[in-house]
Amino acid sequence: MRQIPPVNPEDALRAAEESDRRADRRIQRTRQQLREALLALILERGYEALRVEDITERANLGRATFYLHYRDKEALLLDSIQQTVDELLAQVSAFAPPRLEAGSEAAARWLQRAIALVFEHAAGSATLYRVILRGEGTAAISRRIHAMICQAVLAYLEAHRPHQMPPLPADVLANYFAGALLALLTWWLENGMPYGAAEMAAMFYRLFYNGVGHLGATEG
Amino acid sequence: MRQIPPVNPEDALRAAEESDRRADRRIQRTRQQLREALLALILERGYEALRVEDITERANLGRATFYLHYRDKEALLLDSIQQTVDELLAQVSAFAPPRLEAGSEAAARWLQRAIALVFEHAAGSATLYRVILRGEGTAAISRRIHAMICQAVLAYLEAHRPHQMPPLPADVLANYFAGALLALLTWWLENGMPYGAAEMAAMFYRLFYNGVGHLGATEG
DNA sequence: TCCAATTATGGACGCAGTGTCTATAATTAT
DNA sequence: ATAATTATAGACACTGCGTCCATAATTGGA
Repeated sequence: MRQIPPVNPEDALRAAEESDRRADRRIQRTRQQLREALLALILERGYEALRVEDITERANLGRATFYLHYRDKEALLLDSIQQTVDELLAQVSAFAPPRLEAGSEAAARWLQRAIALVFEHAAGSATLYRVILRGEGTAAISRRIHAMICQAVLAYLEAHRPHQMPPLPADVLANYFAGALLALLTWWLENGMPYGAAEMAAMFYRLFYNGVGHLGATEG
Repeated sequence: MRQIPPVNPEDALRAAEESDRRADRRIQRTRQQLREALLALILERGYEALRVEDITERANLGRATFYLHYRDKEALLLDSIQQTVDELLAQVSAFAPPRLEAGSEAAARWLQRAIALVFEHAAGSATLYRVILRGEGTAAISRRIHAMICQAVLAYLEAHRPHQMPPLPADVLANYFAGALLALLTWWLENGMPYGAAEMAAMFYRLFYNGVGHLGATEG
């Protein structure tokens, strides 16, 4: 075998699929089948209950083949997730924040659009998002997503509010934001997405910006 | 043996410790030791890595003894958690909300105090809370906590705002609240509780009620 | 087209940890 | 003091993991 499975579970999210670009077709087929089988089975029986053999069976592969590509169940899950996360990150970072006056209406619209992007992308990969947000597999996964969002918020604050924000530590703000967003996202996906992505983004934005005490106000 | 371990993992949280009140002292000692050993070891090595034998070893008990009381690792964890959750629920529900005008200053102070209760209680059982909030063990646990908070919010809304809340479904509001609160709680515990419980409650309340756009305003 | 390289396969292996059972010892409540 | 209950150690079968091997099948490149 040419491809060594990710060694360190901590940065497996980044490591996988590196030298894969020009790889043998069999490799791509095999991994694709494994990823699909995993997601399907997780939604059917849950992650914990799955054996490696269940996955390879569903994927029509020999059990030994699995270990040519992944160290264990978790590595496969991380690989599946990484693809989706990379997708989203590309979309969001392509949507770079313009230099806008903090609190301006334009900034508000931009932020709202960025949040809508997240909801839209989640809708597109609903299965995987549900797996992630449910915390199936290592809980470390959803924690990492949470941390990623926190970091994005902190970067945003750094860029757009170089002055103070006296009554509130940035960490508190970032975690508040990330927790609330992920909770809404989870609820939305688990309940059949009863509203549009833009609607959800608008509701979240209003709650976050105006608070529950000023629900009538629409301005940003 | 006289005591049958919880059968259904779904309602094990409620089932355990029912006929325990007049039980043999050995039973109480044994379970206590098992619970303590579990929590200590989770913080040392993490939940997943623990074998039943590790736990009984730390507790100075025979491995077979474990199965006289719990079906498996998870049942023991659920038992430990249930005790703490019951404690908190008792405290909070004893702190029943008075009939206050929605949006009044008194109502604001009450709500803030109720939230502070949660933070205080978490500080008192920090070890267990960290285990819960990290999602160690079944992720179902933290999901259940989240659901409990949602339900509390919905009940509060039912009681205090029988009229409308037009631009926002109650589910959305409840999940937003629960997600944000748990995120702050988690951050607080994982970072050495750098602020007082009352401070955290105040910050959370301000964010939730006034939003990030009105950070200067202190009134509720 | 054919060849060397790579990957897929099925089966067997040792290993670790689980949950059960038994006979026996220790502790408990009354 | 005694009958009942619980704790214990050890053995047991069982499941699932991760590795290895020889062999078959597929691939990309010359």
